[in-house]
Amino acid sequence: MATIDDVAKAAGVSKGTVSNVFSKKRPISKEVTERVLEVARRLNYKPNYWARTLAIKETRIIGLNMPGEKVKFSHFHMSLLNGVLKVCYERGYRLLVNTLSSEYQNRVEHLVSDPVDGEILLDPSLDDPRIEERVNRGLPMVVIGRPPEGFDSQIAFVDNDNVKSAIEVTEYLIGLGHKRILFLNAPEQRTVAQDRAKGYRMAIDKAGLSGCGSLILFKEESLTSVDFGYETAKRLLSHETSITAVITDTDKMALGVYRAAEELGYIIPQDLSVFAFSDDSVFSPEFSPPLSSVRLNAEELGSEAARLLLDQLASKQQSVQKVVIASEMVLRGSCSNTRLHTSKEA
Amino acid sequence: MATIDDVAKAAGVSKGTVSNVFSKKRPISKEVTERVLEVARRLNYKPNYWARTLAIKETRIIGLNMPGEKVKFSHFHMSLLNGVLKVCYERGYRLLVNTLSSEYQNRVEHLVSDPVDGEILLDPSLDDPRIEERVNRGLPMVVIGRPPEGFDSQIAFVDNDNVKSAIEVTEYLIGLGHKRILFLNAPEQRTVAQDRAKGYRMAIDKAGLSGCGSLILFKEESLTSVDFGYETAKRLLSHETSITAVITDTDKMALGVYRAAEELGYIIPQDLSVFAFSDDSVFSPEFSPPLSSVRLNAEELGSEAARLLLDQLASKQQSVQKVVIASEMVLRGSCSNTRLHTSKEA
DNA sequence: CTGTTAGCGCTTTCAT
DNA sequence: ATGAAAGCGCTAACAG
Repeated sequence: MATIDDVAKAAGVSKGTVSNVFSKKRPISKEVTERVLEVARRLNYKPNYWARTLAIKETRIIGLNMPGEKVKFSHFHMSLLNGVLKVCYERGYRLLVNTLSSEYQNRVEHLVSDPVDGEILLDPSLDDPRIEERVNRGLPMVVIGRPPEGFDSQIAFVDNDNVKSAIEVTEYLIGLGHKRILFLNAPEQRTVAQDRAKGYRMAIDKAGLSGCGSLILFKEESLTSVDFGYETAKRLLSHETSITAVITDTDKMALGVYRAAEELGYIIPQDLSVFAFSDDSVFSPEFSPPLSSVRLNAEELGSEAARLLLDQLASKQQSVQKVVIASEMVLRGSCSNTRLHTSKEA
Repeated sequence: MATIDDVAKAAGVSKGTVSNVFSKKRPISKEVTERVLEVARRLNYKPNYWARTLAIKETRIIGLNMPGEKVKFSHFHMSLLNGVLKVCYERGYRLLVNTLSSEYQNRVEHLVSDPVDGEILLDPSLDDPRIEERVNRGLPMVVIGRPPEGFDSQIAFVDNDNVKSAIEVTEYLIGLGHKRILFLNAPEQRTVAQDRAKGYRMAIDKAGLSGCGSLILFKEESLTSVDFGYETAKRLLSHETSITAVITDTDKMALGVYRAAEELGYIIPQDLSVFAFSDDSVFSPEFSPPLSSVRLNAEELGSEAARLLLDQLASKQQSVQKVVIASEMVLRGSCSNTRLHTSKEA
């Protein structure tokens, strides 16, 4: 591939001039511009991205980072990604999906700085090593979800109001007459799990149902969501017949619950009501009845995060803005009033 | 951020030594290694990605390129992306989602070489400018879908057997007694549209149904898939009562057909059978009855493409391998035998 | 408006 | 096993 020197020589100008023909950072006479462009075309020359990056210290690439071993996008992530890409597209940035196995991240021979101007971090957890690391490096960053305490006032993030949302869902079920509601939550370390647990407990307490016991189980990383939903539901529902409703973190988990319910001979929603956070809908053909869930507006989460990050990069100063994206319950028919419950003995 | 010089100075060694401590390209004594690493840690040093790239001419980043203005991932793309990412993860590559608006791609001041070692191209069309451009540049590349004639023997690609798949779907509907089958196809320029049209016509001809007329309409870029499905179905079905089945390119298109059918008072599948390529399922909650479709195994398309590309990069030679990914029909209940059709006059 | 020169931070010979 | 120095291809500051 031709270099700037080749072009400069062939066009009979200096490389500085060629550089400026392409960057337009300072005016070049029309004739010279044309001559250079002509030569460049003939030589099939394009400025080398890496060399330029090294010189100007800007990549115009932002990163999207998911924690740990996770390399699997759900429908939620996809919508989010679309939101991020839309903004990148408008502002001339590219998106680097940053999923390197820990082997490639930690071994000395692979250790390098990230090739991005800034990053969007997904799925923050209490005590998230990624955040501190980036704060130390001073890398511009926006978190999607609530950062752990202590950081939440230091860095920008965009999130749903998960506490409120959990209150609403729980109160909805309580309003339907449910007294013992199982909550299959996200992994305990994730801040979103904390927030939803908090909202759930608030609603339970407010309704004076704490006597019945609040019943939260956190997903373990070792199980898939479907398996966790299935196994937990099967185990608990066969013992605790007082449980008439279950809230799940994702629709995949709910799918597991559906399966368990079917095997136990429970009809949804007559015998068991199910409500999910994260309106994923990938498994939808398998859901009968359709699953009621919370729409998190993932695309907006993504586009707002990207906007925040690119604004930060443009203004060259860290912002600590916090953006809350509205979420709403979508009722689809997987929940019913307890008065309608068929007797399990019948 | 500390540079290699800072570390070298602080550790009392040359930068070449520091470089080799990190790259492990030649042996460094244990004591020096440790001293350097210690200093590096203290200074929070990490090799600069772009400086290294400039020197070794390798980014360990591959690109994913979608044509034109498209910046919207469907569920199909998401699965595909997961396949690509899985392989990237295993082999220590990162993925750059390459969606720059044409403004940022073509204007002189933004014209630069791509910051990737190779690229995966999505949705090839007849006469696709992207392909020729990359062939000229000698950029390693794998296409997902069939490249236009002339290139299909020059570059590696992975694809479903869309001709065969279209034959199967059409024959399935013919077997159910349908004689006049509408095919709402992808945009005409896309090679996948050509292949499916071919298969459809072959099945129609073979069944001696050409007299009834093969009925293919190609999506126009200006309309969304849903709108195209809705408007076309509404227009054609209200005139041509002989049409008893429609094949659509995507489930979004099928959704439009469902809506049109509902407005026209047609019951699916009694009055109208619908079959879709591309088992997207995003809209599934809205499909009643569940949509029969072809599962394309997008994840496998993605992982195979990535594997092909990374093998090419590893062996430093272009390959022209062609990989066919199996696809299968998934029957869900949106099609029925014509004998069951209710009379529209009834 | 254009040329010259000194970096950007790393890798890689070539010595020793 | 380590050091010294010459690039990699581009930008930017300084001249003119």
